[in-house]
Amino acid sequence: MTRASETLILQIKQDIFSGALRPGDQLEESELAARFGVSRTPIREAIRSMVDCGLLETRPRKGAIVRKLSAKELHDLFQVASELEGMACRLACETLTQPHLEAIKTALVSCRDAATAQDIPNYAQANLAFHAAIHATCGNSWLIDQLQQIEARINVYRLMPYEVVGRLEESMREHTEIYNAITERRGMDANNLMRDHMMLQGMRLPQLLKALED
Amino acid sequence: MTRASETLILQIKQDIFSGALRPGDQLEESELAARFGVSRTPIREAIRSMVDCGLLETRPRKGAIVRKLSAKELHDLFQVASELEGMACRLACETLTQPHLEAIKTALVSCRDAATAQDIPNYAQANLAFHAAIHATCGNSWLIDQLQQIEARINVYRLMPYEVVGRLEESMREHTEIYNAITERRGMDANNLMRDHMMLQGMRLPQLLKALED
DNA sequence: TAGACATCATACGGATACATATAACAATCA
DNA sequence: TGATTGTTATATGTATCCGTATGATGTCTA
Repeated sequence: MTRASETLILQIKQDIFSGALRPGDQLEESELAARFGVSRTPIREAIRSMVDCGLLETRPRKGAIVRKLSAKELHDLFQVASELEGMACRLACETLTQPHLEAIKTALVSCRDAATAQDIPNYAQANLAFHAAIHATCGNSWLIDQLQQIEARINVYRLMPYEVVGRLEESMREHTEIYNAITERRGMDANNLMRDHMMLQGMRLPQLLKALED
Repeated sequence: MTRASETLILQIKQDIFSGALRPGDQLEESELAARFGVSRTPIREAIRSMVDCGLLETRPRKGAIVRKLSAKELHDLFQVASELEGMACRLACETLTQPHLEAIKTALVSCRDAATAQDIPNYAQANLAFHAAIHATCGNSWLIDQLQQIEARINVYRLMPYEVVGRLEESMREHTEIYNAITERRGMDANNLMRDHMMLQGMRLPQLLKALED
């Protein structure tokens, strides 16, 4: 038998990523306990865990709320994400194998298909897959963990960042350049291209924040 | 009134960093509860939190142990730490102010004093202060958080990494180079110098691991 | 004597019970 | 009428209790 709190974490994260729970929303332990049919104990374990992940925050005697990032904090987060994504590309150039390359190319093709179809939700998903394929190649499991954690925190705010006109094609071109750099094992080029690519996304964050205030 | 688990986390971390608890050691909830004069509930909160930080690990029904990193995992950790430390230096070059510079210089002087005195414990402490002074300068609070978390995890294994003959002076020279690069705001140089400096430390890890097996 | 199975002790995961701080609301006084 | 203080409701923080899985010990059999 597995721990109940593990399941609860997934459920609550789902609520956050889907937008059912939004930054600033309160989480009541008793209510969650009733909803999921468990006692408060595993609920508290789950909340504690998500606090440590940075997804929630608590004030003593005031309970947990979905963490709300300021523009500055979101910028800082993106900056670190950009650095680590770039690092993953650089390392990937060293540990690249044929199967890895195939996986990255497959993801890139999915991106292209979604881009030509102007299918934003599919592009977002293919985009994640493209990045994930590179992560899987880099060979540093701690780096992969970090990237996943950061991704989870950014995902809260990643509601349609591609809606900016033309950004989709631009993003696609950058992906292709990154892919080429990795294929040719130009580590530092891949590093810098990916970092710039990510920071461009990060620059859209004021719009993201504004979108949350509706 | 503050949460009891917060205090407990600090206490237990202290035990880990001081070496009283070593990688692989078991933590018994009842025993800890008795020792700290609280019930198992806050103990469990503290353990859960430290699991999420990566300091402990748990197996269902088997309790928590101090996490033991493999050579590969420790290498991966150092690699990410090196990247982020380098990043902090690069950013510090952009946000540098006079007070920051003074603080870094003060820490550097402490390092030099300890180095000339061949005082290893003091050098270790001054070394941490040097890095911390740079962190404080970089302006990215999320990056600072990450570096502190990683430092905590590395600290478990950082028992006398300077005992290698000559490494102390070598480390000192590298610090000086980094300091000069920051002073002259050569961001990329500072970045790369710090990254190499950190990775050199990381290369000692096989010795560290061996030192733990006594 | 060695191995396998059964019994039992122990400690974790979860449920429930209790204490207390916070905040909202109301009542009284200036 | 407004502000301050007292009361109360509610939810968090902690303690305790229970079920059960795990691993150890002991016995029985081949």
